[in-house]
Amino acid sequence: MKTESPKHFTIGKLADQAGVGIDTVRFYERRGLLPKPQRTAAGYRLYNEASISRIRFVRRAKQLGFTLDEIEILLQLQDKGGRKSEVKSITTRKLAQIDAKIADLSRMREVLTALASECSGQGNIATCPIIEAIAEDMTKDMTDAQGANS
Amino acid sequence: MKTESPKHFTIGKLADQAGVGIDTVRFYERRGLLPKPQRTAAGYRLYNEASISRIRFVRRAKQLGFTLDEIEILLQLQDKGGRKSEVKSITTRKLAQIDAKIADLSRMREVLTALASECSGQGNIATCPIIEAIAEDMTKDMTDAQGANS
DNA sequence: CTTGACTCTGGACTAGACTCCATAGTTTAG
DNA sequence: CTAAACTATGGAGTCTAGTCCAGAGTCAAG
Repeated sequence: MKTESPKHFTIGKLADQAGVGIDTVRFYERRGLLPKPQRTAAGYRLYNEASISRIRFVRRAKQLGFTLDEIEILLQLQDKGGRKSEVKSITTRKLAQIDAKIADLSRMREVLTALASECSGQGNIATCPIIEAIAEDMTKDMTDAQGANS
Repeated sequence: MKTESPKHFTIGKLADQAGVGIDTVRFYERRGLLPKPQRTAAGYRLYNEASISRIRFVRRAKQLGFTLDEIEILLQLQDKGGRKSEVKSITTRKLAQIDAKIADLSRMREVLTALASECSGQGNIATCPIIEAIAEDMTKDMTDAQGANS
């Protein structure tokens, strides 16, 4: 407690402290991620330290790949004391999604790496192995990677 | 050439052959990925084999992670004979993007894996290490993974 | 001739996570 | 006191890649 912070502050400070935009704060409130804050007589929203933590929670969960819907659930579990198992199952589900995405991307990576190394990068496009490969059917073992784009 | 295919056909057949929806074909046309086709007297679009190849090209390029914007460029290069180097540079750029995404996801994966293994999945949420970790600052070496969500 | 299948158009809608806008009221520094 | 900086609201716009719709015209089979 070196810096004496005021008990409450308006939306601009909160946004700064939490590292998001003002509109994002209001958006999170509408979304139900943030509780409706107190207001001044003039209608200005008033926040406290807990609000900062909450937004930071959202930020970090986002960095871990959770969607706002999932984060909302996580926050609700935290708020009204859910079971640990619920948190864990959300986490393992997310982990599986991430693994699937990595697998998709790795397949793309393999193909693109091969193509890039085949292509000299010089001369007319007519004989470009990359274009040819996409034009022909080279999707032998990537038969269905549409998950990568959904 | 076992099956004798007619020289041209309407949009439904094209969509079937190319493995996309009718609306997608029209959407690609609006987007400029497909040239404006001939029309019958009644205004029905008429396509040929080349149209099928073109849509399949789009599909495969998408599987490799290219956006429609990028695919449009690729097709233009092919149409008006660009240089191979342009194709190659698009490809290596895409490769770099994919690598970056994989790196992001791998970082998330690491953290989530650690958290999931720390969490017993039993008992009250108050002591859940996952929630705690997100609430606290555990983003030491994931300092800025916002690229993962953009 | 009628029915069903097909196609046409323009425009609206989806998801996800914001971001921006106009207009208006409030607070603060000088 | 005034001007700058801040905040309020509701609603619209952004991006990507489609998807769906209503209302109308067309085509082939029976």
